[in-house]
Amino acid sequence: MIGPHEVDPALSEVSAAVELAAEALVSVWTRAQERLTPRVSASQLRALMVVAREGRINLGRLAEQLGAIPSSASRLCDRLQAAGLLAREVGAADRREVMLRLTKRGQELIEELREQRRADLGRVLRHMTPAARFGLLLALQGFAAAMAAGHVDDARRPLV
Amino acid sequence: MIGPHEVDPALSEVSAAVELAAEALVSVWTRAQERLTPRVSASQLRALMVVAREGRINLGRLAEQLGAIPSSASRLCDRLQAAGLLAREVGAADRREVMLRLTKRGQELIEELREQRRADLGRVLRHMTPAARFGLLLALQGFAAAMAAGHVDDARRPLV
DNA sequence: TATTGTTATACTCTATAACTATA
DNA sequence: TATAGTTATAGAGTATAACAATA
Repeated sequence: MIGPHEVDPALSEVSAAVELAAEALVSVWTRAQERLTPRVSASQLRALMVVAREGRINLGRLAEQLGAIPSSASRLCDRLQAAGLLAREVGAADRREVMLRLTKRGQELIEELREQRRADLGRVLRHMTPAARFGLLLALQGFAAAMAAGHVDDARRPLV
Repeated sequence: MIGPHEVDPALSEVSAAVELAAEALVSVWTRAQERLTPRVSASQLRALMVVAREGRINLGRLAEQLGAIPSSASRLCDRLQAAGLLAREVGAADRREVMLRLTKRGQELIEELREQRRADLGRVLRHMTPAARFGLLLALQGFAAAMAAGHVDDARRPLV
């Protein structure tokens, strides 16, 4: 690993090149949401994804993970609930809390999103050789692992 | 290349795995905008990115590339212009057209975004070996090339 | 008194529809 | 008449501030 006081010219150059090359993947990954039924906004979908990942979560933690404030998250939940995608329940341990969970339709929407993404990716990946596809997968998994390693570092020495 | 009537079990499996592994990269790539000064919304930034890529573009084509309608794009341009990031000019050939271009501040903001992204990526990439970093770069460039190849196919046989 | 959410208000984003200017 | 944009209106997303319920 490279310390903060060492210079690595290759790193900054590779970062710049990765930034440019990643745009194609990002565009495919993010555009799947545009063809969902029912149509949900990007904000609503992000909220659903957080709840899907957490399983059960209270409103404050949802807001935190969205980088929003509780009042905004509350409004968002109003509409997701009205759309039948999210359910609010009173907290069992602390009655001040509102526990959120996906409804069946909410779960189905998330699954539809994943299938759309996989189909979109597949339409690109089929133009690559099996070896190149597998190389991409390994590289992305390596990136995810590196990010996890970085987060451990964050706890000891904040990187920002 | 694999035709539409052949079965490739590995492709769908790899697509699913790539979808999962790509999330880490996408999250790093998309979060850079949150720390820009001045703060611009995601919509505004997308519009600026389109204008930055095109150099000069009229309002109708901007709307088209944003997947929005002209009135929405016009409102967006109102605010970008008020923020000093975008300039409107009357079309030279056709006086009905409004040609858009970035101001100096607009260009600086786009550059700031790219630098943020590269810094964010660098903080993850430094936890990978130089060989792994380079492998990621090649894999992403391969994906971008495959997407370009797919778009040529699109012209002959739409994939949706 | 502190914490968890919600509601009141205001500004941004977006679409539909009606409008102006130019071709 | 058709095309390029803008403006009027309305609903969604978000933040600040004030509020209610629970701990």
